[in-house]
Amino acid sequence: MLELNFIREQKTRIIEGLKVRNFPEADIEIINKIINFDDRRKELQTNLDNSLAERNKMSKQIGQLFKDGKRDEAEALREKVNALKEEYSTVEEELKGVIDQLNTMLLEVPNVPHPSVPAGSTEEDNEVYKAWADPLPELYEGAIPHWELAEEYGLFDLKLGTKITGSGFPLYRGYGARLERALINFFLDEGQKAGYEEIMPPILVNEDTARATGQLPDKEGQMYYVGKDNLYLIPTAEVPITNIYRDEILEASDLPVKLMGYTPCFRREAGSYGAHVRGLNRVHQFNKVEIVRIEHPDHSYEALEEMLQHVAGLLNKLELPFRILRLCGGDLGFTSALTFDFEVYSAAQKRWLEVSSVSNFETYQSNRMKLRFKNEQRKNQLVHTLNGSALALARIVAALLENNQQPDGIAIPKVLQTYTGFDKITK
RNA sequence: GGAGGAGUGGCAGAGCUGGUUGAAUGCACCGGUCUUGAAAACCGGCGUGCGAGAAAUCGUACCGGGGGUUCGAAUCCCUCCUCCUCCGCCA
Repeated sequence: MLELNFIREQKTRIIEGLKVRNFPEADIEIINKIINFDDRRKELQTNLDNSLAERNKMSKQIGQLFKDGKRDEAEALREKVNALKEEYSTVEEELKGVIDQLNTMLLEVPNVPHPSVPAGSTEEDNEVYKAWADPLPELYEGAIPHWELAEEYGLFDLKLGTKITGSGFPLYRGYGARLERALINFFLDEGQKAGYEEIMPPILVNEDTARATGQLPDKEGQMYYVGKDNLYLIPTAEVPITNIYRDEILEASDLPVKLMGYTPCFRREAGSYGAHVRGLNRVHQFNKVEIVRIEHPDHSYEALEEMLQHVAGLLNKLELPFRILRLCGGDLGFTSALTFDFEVYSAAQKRWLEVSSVSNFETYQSNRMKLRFKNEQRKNQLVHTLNGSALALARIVAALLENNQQPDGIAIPKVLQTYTGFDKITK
């Protein structure tokens, strides 16, 4: 969430930002409301602190008076404190209420978009930032989409997944399972080379963790929830990995922190069926390697660029045609300041598939999770957090299968062959 | 799952028969003296949030979380969580 001081000082900038996001005009009033509540909060806090100071002073006197045997004076003072207490307890209660409401409102305000974020409301308005897909690949006559390839070569089975769990839970087998495992290892090895420390985190998280990275309350319905234990299945490794540093104060010399992790990811993706969600295009469980960075605020945008390079490098090595989009205000995630999406071209479906999302959250997450560092003045300052998929597997597999299909089999990109142990998928 | 013990500052560890204890002491860390340099020794500093203030600073809250008793709680009571030991079960 945004910092109160930031809201107070940069009110117009925030309102401009909300407009870029197409935040409903009527709801922008929340900013003024927040400031008013904050004024009241400060007033009450001062008030309460003064009363408490007085109480503490008198209580000390009472102790001394009892020691000195001046019982009557002590009793008299005690009466006075009791009277004071009634007075400040109402202040205390109001303050609690004001803080509660303030926090609720703060959770409703999304991050302020970076100045480079274009206005716009839908995917159509996203800006193509870079493209490595010219010309777009054309397949031979008779090429088929990945879900048909899967059936033909026995790579994954959605029907079995449905039998075992439900729709959207693919079961990979044979070549398909081995390809999946090869990709995970490839992505982790590349991350390792780029200086990311590998993490294998829990894939269920508690409420505090889900709130800190912004999944709660915003995306509550997006996560699978284990009610009996009050835990959530992670929608991305970003959640447990970033939370490693919740409530921490780092030294400037600890920065940057570069972490990555492979985990399965779970998303409920309620609604929507049809051609666009066939096969692996959209599933409830998929594998992903995520990279996470914790950066000095001065360097976070350099880091973002570096992450883009890293992801682009992976796709180039896999020889997949792709493009990078700069998301417009309307498509930008709630907690993000700037997001680039990577899309690979799926030649058989003749459409782009999103395979990675790389974002800078600036201080939005770090403020929620109280993640700070000691700056040059030895003051505690919020860090910037960033993360990106490097990469999400299901759709990469879809594109690989489709784009590399040949009449007699499916070719495996050169870099992957040492990982798969085979260079071609055949019947 | 059953029985018992414990959760205090970056770490270790006092306090826990309620009252200058935000918290002794040691280590770590930072600054200084000494030294050619380092170590040792000595001196000083060293938590976080909130509020007030231009600032120095002051006030306030925090001793696992929440609630209660009290003029006053790290210290007493309730509740939840976590960890440790023993038994049981188990990949």
